[in-house]
Amino acid sequence: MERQVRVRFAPSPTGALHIGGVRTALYNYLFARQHNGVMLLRIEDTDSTRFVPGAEEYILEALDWLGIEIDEGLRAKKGDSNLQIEAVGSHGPYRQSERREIYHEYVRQLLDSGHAYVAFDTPEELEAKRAEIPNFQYDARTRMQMRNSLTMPKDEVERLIQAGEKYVVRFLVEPDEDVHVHDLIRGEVVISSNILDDKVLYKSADDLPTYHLANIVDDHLMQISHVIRGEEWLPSAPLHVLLYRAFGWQDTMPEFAHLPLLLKPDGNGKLSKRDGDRLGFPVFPLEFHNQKDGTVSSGYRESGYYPEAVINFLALLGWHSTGDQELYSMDELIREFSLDRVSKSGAKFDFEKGKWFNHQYLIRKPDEELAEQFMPILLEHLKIQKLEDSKIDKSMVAKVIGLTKERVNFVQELWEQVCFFFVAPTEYDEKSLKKRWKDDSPQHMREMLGLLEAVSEENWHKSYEKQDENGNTVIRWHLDDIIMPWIAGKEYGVGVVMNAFRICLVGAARGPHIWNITDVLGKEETLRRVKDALTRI
RNA sequence: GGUCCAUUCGUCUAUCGGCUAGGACAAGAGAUUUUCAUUCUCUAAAGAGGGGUUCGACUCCCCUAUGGACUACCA
Repeated sequence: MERQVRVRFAPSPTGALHIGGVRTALYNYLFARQHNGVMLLRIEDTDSTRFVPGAEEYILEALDWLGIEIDEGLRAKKGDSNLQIEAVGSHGPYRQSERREIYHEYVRQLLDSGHAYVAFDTPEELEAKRAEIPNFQYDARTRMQMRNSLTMPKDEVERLIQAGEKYVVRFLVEPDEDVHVHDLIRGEVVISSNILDDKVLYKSADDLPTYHLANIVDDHLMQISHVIRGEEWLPSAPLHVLLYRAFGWQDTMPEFAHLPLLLKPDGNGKLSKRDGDRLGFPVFPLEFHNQKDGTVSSGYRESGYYPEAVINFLALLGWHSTGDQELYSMDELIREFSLDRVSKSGAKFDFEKGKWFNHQYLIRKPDEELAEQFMPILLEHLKIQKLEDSKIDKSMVAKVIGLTKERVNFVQELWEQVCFFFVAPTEYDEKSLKKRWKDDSPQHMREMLGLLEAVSEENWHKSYEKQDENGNTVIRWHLDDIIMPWIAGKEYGVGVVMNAFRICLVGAARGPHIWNITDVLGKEETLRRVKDALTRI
């Protein structure tokens, strides 16, 4: 019988959720959904010294924003604008700091079965030892020279514990054994137990277990079927296998899959927070204000990325299907994803491609939706408090966005593309003038003004479909029928006249098709801009 | 230093022994356009090196090199 797929994402609340962590969460989620399994979220806060307030909320909010849904454990409460955390499921509590008693019980079990022992060596003593002996390791070769329950009489150990002496619990690793770890991505990994040290399982410093112990106990108790985590855990996977065995849980031990790392875009090494600052891209999903050290980190959401784009981008960083498809919805990813198609080597983080993904999602959005998103930015630029106070019409905003969205990667970039629709030019781009404003241009504009004056309000906006010489259907504007014959008759150059006209309306040689501009501006505004330009240039 | 993992265009990757090595991002060129863009077309760009196995190797094996991770009372 196949056992139910239960995977977990288990971040530490030590700061903002790193983008690599987001990808780990995503792969877990895709795997869970594909197998109709359960996606569980557990908080691994066994390091009390590194806890950062707000990190837990941040993680849940980020996953919520990205559409990575949590079935069990801690998650963001739905339908609440202020983030509320709720715990669902019967395997709780889902914060390791709230599971102390559980760990005590299992540490006891290991101690009683002889798989672990008590050690009194202080951090200072260990540090001295490491300084003294190169490559010192607390293991089978050295443990008998240390201060622990293996080397001290039982009553002495008892006495020290009673006296309140600080101690840790260490895992007893038997030497000379090849430990096999089966990895779904890498296959069989074999490590000699000789290179493993007697890891601390329970810390004296904050009366909490270390990651290794808590992780195994929780994964077992929460019936995790697959552990999908970053490659940085691969070296300690043999230890985890040994731990499952020591508990007698080898039959229900989860499958392992160690994901390749996300690397720096340039140079070498793991992607870090600093790389983002240095190269100008976010490494976190959401902006984060770290209350502990006062730093602010930029986020994908605040930078204008769509969650779908971030998901799509991240999914393809380390995984790819057989075909050439680049754009995937979450549902498609759930259908197509498989762990055996995850690459084995680390992926350099190419944020240029991330922008491209955002562009792809942006141009597919309806103009009305983009207008809605752009409105606050527009009002801010126009220094308007409330939309009702202005003459701005939402359908007009949607229209100009439709004309320009192909040119941008982010909604906030739209302003630069559409600003002249809202604000008449007061100065004129020098380069454009030099190239496009000729001695005859004022004369041309004056004549054109006359022609345009005569066009009725109705005809101003009129256009119709027409076949061009290649048989393609093209849009022809009524204004073409007025202006083109005039240019031809006077033997002016079309480019000369139209570019001068464009400069009057836009202030530079850029923007969408000219009749789209006049259509949006309307007759009155168009004529005013031409007249203004004639007095200024 | 030790252990483990990895290695196809600049980057992300396809190829599950038959390759004229495909796609995408980025780059470059051209075409279209009354502007700027868009769009379209094209170009350049790769199997780390050396040994095997095989009729045949990017694909399998070994060695070397390079890169990465880990090596805490951090996760």
